Amino acid sequence: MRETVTAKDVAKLAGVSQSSVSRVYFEGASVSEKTKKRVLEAAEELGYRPNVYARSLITNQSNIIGLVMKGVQNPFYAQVLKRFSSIFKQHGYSILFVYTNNDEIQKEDVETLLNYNVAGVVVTDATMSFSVGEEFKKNHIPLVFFNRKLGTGEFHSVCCNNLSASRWIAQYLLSKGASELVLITGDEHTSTSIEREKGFCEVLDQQRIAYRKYNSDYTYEGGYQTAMTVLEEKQLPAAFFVANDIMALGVIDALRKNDIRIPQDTKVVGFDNIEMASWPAYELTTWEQPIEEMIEETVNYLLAEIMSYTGLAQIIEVDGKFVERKTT
Amino acid sequence: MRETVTAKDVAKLAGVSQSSVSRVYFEGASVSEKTKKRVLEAAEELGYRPNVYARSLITNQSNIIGLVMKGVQNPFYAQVLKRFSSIFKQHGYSILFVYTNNDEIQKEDVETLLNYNVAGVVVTDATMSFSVGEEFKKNHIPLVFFNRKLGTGEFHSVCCNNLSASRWIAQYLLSKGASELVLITGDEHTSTSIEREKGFCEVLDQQRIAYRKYNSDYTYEGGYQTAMTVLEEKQLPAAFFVANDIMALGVIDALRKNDIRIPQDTKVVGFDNIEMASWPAYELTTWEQPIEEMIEETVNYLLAEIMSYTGLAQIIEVDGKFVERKTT
DNA sequence: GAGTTTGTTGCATACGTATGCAAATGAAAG
DNA sequence: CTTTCATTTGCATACGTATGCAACAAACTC
Repeated sequence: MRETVTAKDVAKLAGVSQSSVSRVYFEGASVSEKTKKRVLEAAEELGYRPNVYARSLITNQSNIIGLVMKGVQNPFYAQVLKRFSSIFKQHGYSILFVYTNNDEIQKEDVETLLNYNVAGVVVTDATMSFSVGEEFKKNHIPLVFFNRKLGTGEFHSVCCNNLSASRWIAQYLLSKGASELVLITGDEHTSTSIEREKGFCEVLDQQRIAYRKYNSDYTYEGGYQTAMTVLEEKQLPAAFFVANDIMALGVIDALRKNDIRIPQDTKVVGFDNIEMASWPAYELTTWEQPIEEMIEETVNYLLAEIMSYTGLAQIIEVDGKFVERKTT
Repeated sequence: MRETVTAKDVAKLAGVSQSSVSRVYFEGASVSEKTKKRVLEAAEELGYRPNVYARSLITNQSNIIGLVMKGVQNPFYAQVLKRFSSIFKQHGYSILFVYTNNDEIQKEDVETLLNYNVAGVVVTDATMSFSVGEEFKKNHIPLVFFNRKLGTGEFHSVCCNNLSASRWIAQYLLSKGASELVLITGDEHTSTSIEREKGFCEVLDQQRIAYRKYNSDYTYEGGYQTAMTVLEEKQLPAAFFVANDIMALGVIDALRKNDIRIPQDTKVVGFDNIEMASWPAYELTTWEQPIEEMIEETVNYLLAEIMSYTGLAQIIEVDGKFVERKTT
């Protein structure tokens, strides 16, 4: 029942060889305009579509980009997913979506990516063991860590400049006269959380300013609970620096629950500038990650590496900018 | 450089034929325990992985599920994406993520799905022309419209029972003494919006209760703007029924911006019960879509159809339940 | 017009796996 | 030990495409 039209069928109808049909659909092959036209007409008539599997089998390539993601729930990554899908589609690539519920990408998921011989991989919001990264290198599959880092420069990475951003935020809060500060970090294994903490603390330590640090998990609930814990202890800090926006929203809600006024009684700064940060209910001051720019960098690198693999890795850091709203 | 270990290599090392190797990896083929063990050992040693493309070429099947989605930004669909990915992975399927920015799934996207000969398709948050649906039928590819309907029963569909839910909500608001009502709908072409409107209006018409209807677009900004428009007109309604939660949050923020107290001055009811509906900042009364149940239904149907195709379509409606919070 | 170059075409083969068929093996029965 | 039957194995081929090679045609060059 499943009618399957092959290049041979098209060839017969067009009165050419199967090779010629193949060449019509193969970028850069040499075919005359005349046969090309005849082939396309015949193909149209029969409803021919080249078989992806036969093609990939012989070329040992695919038009699939693997996208590894954990926190789809975080609006930041939802937007990332949307943009990547959109752009890669424009370039003729399809998206193999790999959801990983562990921080570290699992063997099973890696196998999937290798099985489909993906043209490239974007890992956002997850990490992987060093050896797994090497596996991709061995197979000449370009890989980008988006908004994450792994190791120290062995793998390509596109990030916001978390260090300078968090330093800036520290300075900003100090300039606002905030003396006692609270820092709420995200998943402690992620490079983003580590760096945002580092930059922030560096400045405070240098100026001998007191601060308390609480470890959370980059989720709304985490932010909410952590803020509650903070409030259970004696004194209300002058300001909170929260390692991402979604947690910051949780923090705000927890503070409000306790009738603490923002920004009068305390201040809150987030990180990411997700859409919700600008909602009237929150009006969160935050650091904007330049998503478009980061995605463009990522796509350009991948496409170049797919064209001709070098394996050269680089850590690219894009600045982003501070967005002041009503929580400070 | 790209070392490619084939079944032949494994066969040689294990001292068996390539066929035997193939049979070890093929579900339900007959191999003795002895050779199976030897093959697996050899495979392990060489790092063998069956070639997906060769396999699909010959079997004319794939282990890919196409997931078509538009509104990734809506937390409801983010959760749907996460759950589907997770469950299908458990069943050995990978996800081809197809993002469509048009309401109607484009030809290009359909081609992608057909090219990869997906085992099944889930369409959420998008619609497709009738003829495209037929195309999938022709190719015996099972298809489910998730939270959407197309036509009148020609295609399988898993939804919340929008009609009875919105009727229930209308009754509820009336019982709360709300006399003048406002209905804010979503994308007017979507079955969900149409049905939620229908059920709601039916009840009101029957009881000759006045209401105004505003058309919006299922986004936060849409809800916000629409509410602003409503407020520009003379009188504040006693309650809003908003066709989904994310819009309802926009409505709430717009009302608050105008210093309107909820639920004292007016009430708001949403639909979906996304996580944010329970956030302290909103505490939105809403109708809970039984996501888990809907997903389970969808997956079961697809797996069954993949096993043995019948093409039988059914419209499955799951009830869900009312969740009363503080906006009513 | 013979020779040279450029561009196009078909033939034949290869990619790595699944599978029908026949051969071979092993177990069970007599 | 022979016969029967069930199970396992290898051989050979097919899936639909890309591509090296040789053949061919056309267009120039001298």
